[in-house]
Amino acid sequence: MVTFGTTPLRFTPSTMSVSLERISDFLSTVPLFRELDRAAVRGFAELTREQKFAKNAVIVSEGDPGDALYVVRSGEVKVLLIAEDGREVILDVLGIGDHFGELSLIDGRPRSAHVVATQPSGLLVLRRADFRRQVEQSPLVAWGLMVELSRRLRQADGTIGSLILLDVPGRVAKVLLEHAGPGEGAPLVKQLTHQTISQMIGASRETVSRAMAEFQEKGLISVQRRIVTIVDRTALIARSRPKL
Amino acid sequence: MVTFGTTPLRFTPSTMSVSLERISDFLSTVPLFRELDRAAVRGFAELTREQKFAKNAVIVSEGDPGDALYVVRSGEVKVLLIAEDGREVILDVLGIGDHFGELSLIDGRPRSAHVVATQPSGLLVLRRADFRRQVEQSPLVAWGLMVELSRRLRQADGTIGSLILLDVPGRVAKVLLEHAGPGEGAPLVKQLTHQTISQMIGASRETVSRAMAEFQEKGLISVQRRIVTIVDRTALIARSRPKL
DNA sequence: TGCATTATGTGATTCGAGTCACCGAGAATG
DNA sequence: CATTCTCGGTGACTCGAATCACATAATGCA
Repeated sequence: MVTFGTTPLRFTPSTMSVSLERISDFLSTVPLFRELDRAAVRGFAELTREQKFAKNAVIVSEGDPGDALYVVRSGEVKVLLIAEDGREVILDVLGIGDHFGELSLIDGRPRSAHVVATQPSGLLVLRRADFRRQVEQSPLVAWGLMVELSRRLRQADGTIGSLILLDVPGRVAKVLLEHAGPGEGAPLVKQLTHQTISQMIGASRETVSRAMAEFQEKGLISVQRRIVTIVDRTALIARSRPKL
Repeated sequence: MVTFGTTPLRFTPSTMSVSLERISDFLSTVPLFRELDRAAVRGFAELTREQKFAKNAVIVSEGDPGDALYVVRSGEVKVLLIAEDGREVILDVLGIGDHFGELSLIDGRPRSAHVVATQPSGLLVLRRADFRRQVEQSPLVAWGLMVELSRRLRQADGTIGSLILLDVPGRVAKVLLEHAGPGEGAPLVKQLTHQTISQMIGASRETVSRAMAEFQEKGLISVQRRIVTIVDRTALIARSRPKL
């Protein structure tokens, strides 16, 4: 088994075919395709293959010539950079309905990051040529893609800002808020380990642990069986701002 | 005079009209429009107004409802976040041919950052509705826009990576390399003050100063009359990598 | 169910880099 | 061309956070 840094990686893709109707139904829930009519969605659905990946399987590697777009149908994947010394920076954690790989598709350059399954996952794969043809025929998809890229760019700029302006507890507060469920007192959407959080915000696992202990102690969050719930959203928001 | 943080800001826009031919010629050198034929470029040119801004003039403010795209025709502007405590994070420095403001144009959300002129500048302004109509008519522009957004996203992810993985001297080395002129021994493209560099990489002015002193001492760069030249590119690249 | 992982909690120590406080050198401007 | 500004250089001190070193608690398989 190959290992990159601390994560053991397995290479085990496998292809299977799934009902076209199910795929169409699923795709029409994805923001990127939501504006399209049934026929157009079906057009895309016909071009996909579903590929299954085991936990820790490498889906794409930085530097690869990328020529496919992936939509997460089940499971969870992380997008990450791996430094030469093995340290990992997690740029994003993607769940059902999220997609990745469009950058290489658009500009033809190599993949800019690794993507690894954090759970057994099923991904819909769309090849470059097929995708491009569809996009050229339907401006709606092009627009949707631009909206998605804009969202990510805003998010990335926000991340750069918080890396520079916030201390570690502030950055922890920010990730917690970003992954908060909708209502008051709802638990976080995803289960994030301290390790994962630390790799998302550029901190050590220990410091994240201490920050969360502090938040718990002060009643900002509560943790039960490793499930985090935001108790005092206002205070947490205050903690996620630069100190004056 | 209003001041945000340490930068004194003046609000002094003024509009003038310029020859359509000149504008067309200029626009056709901008990557975003490069693929278009003369007629299409002219279509865009007709929709622009040139606006002049004095040094330190605020062009757009974070939170504004943005409905225009700007192309830098002359001068230089910086894209920045301003924290409540006045600290500034410089996300990008844009020169002639660069453009900004497309995010709000695409997703209709408020401006995500401030843009301030660092030099007296002339900007071509394209209003949202006009731009959108043109984009819908020419898929080439849509594609070009996606290519540009991809480039920025890759750049932003790279920045996040270096903020997390590199120490301050490493990040300084990286900016220097990114602004290096093409040939060996050519000076940097832009004149960056230590202050500016420090705000781009999230460091203090003093630490940047010390890092550059070290680089000079070790013969990696040379500085004459505040103009930086890269002497030993290889060593500088080595310094811009995570240490093992 | 019991053992092997994997995740978390905490102290002690070290260190990179921020902050503060100046200094001198150039540049810009009236 | 003299005087402000702005920019860059450096020492001393402080502090947040990384690191190291274990201890303990959950989890998940076999």
